[in-house]
Amino acid sequence: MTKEALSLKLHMRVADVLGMAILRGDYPAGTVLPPEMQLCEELGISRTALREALRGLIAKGLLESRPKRGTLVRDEVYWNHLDPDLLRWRIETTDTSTYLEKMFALRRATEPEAAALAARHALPENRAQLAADFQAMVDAGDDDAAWVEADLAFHRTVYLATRNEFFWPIGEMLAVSLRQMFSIAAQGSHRARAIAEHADLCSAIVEGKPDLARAASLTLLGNAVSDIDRVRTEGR
Amino acid sequence: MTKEALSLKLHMRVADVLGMAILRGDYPAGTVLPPEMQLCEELGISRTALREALRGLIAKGLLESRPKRGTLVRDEVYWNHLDPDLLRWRIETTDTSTYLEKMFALRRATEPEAAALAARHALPENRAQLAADFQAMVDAGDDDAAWVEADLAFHRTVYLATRNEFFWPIGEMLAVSLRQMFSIAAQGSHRARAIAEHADLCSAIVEGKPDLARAASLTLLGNAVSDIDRVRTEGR
DNA sequence: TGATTCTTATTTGTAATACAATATTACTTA
DNA sequence: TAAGTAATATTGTATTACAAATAAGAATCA
Repeated sequence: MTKEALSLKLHMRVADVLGMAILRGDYPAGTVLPPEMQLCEELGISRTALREALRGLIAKGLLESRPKRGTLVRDEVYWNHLDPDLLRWRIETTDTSTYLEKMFALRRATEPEAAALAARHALPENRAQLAADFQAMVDAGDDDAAWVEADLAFHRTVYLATRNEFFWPIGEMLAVSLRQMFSIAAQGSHRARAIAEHADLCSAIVEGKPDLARAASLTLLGNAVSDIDRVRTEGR
Repeated sequence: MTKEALSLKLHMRVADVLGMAILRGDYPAGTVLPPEMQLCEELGISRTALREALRGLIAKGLLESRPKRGTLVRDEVYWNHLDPDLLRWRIETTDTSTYLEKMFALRRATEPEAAALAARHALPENRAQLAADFQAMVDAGDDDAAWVEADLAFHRTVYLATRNEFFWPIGEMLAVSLRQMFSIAAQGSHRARAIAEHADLCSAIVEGKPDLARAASLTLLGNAVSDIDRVRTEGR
């Protein structure tokens, strides 16, 4: 068991190793993992640590275990693909270009509707937060890192402002995913246009105009598509 | 620790108890749970079982733990609200009428786009499955249970057929949620219309016509809204 | 006094061992 | 052959002991 990472606790490092192995395809769906005792030896850890790691993977839908039968990998259909850990394991094992496209398809489906819902149901504090996030984008100036963080915060706030908790995991997942994307390709292009678009979306939500918000979100995403393509061609 | 349920394994029953307690609001965000030893006594279980239950809840984003500091409840924003277990705990603790509306808002956002994606990317086996699911709806006749199951399978297949795994957890969650809904209010009304609408959606996807599929999904959902309202007024 | 460092105590984290429960497999028997 | 039964491997639970981390308080120093 190499210490490799900053995930302090042992069982979490073990979960990382096993999770990545599964995501990588080392154990296809239906496969049974090696018996606990054997895995303990291979990894050089106690059964306690291993089992706690397995419980985490089971909770995320990756595994399923029964006495005598063993611990087997469930069909991918049951995995919680929006889980931040899953996403992380995926990023570190599989090819990124394919999943960015899929991620964006989900975003395109949900974000305009989320914007409309936010315009309708957002609390005053949500609207204030959104305005603050937007202001941070403006204030970022030429600081790329600051701009990206503000951008991520802005879109995350949109999902939160729906006050519909079923939208939240999607927003969180997109935040993680987009951060990864931005770290690949440096930003800075079309920033003026981006600010104008975000301004439209922000005011539509703050002023409680659902249809305007949906439309603003759509145009914003429409333009972001080209950025995605740029990432896919340039970066990696 | 009462045996109460059919979840065979102890640590899973414990997870149910704690999960429901958290969902119910017994431990608001930021609260620290009682120390492990104390919880063990209260529940009458070993520390092993308790900790394995906690690892599961941590994996779902509900909890966070550190030495000395204790195990505390995270902000709801980080919970995996699409997780089947979370949904189940929620159904058994909180009021259903509120979340059905939210669930439907998510469905309205994602399903038309999922239908369009399915029409584009579905594998032959996906299309065959969808046709089979539709046929099962037709064959159900007056058998309410069979019809509901076929209906659930149909919509689940739509999400799978997108071949975009980020859509899958949503489809799974909706399946669980809709099953709960149907168990509240008996069905049977407008079945002829429902079959016609599903036929349109099915053929659009099978024949690979994205725009038609999206439109068919939208009309289908538009009519389903009234069913929801019916459920909310009649049932309970 | 105020800030800093050290000590202490509490809580989670990991290990090791033993046994129980369960389901597969193989065997036995009618 | 079929049904039932026993052997066996694997996960599930309990117990104990100790390690590690950190928050809080005590002691120290400027």
